[in-house]
Amino acid sequence: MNFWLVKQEPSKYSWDQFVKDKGTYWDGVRNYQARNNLQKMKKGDLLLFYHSVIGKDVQGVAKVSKEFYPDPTIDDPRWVVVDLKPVKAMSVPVTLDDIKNHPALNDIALIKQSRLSVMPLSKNEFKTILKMGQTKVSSI
DNA sequence: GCCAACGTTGGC
DNA sequence: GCCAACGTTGGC
Repeated sequence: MNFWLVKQEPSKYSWDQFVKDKGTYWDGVRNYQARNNLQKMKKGDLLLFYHSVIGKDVQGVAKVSKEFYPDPTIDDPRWVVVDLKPVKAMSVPVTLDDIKNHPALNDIALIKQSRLSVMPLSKNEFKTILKMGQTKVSSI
């Protein structure tokens, strides 16, 4: 299993909306590195849902429910989406400051590449953030 | 709201 | 193929 972090501005698509929708296709990625990460996602992989700009915190855990396919919102075969479903909300949102201040998360892509919107996490990074959020996920 | 960082575009 | 110009992202 692989672990990922996806970013979204809550004013565009929030975690609450995602939960209300019971899932979505993750569209709008227009960056090759982020696109490549989408293509590497396997069904069942777990993701952290991060709010950028407003809040700047990890809101919850999602999973990949369908692997990549062409982005239905654009007529351009270069771009793809995956389907995501909510797993559970964080008991406590984990803020960017929390992440920056945690020694085990010094090398996280969220800090190193602040503009990347879809990034891989190591299992350890994923578990560390879950623990900080006082949240448990049964499948890991 | 500003601006640094960074990705993309297009002229040469 | 280089690089200046430009647009976007996202932290502050």
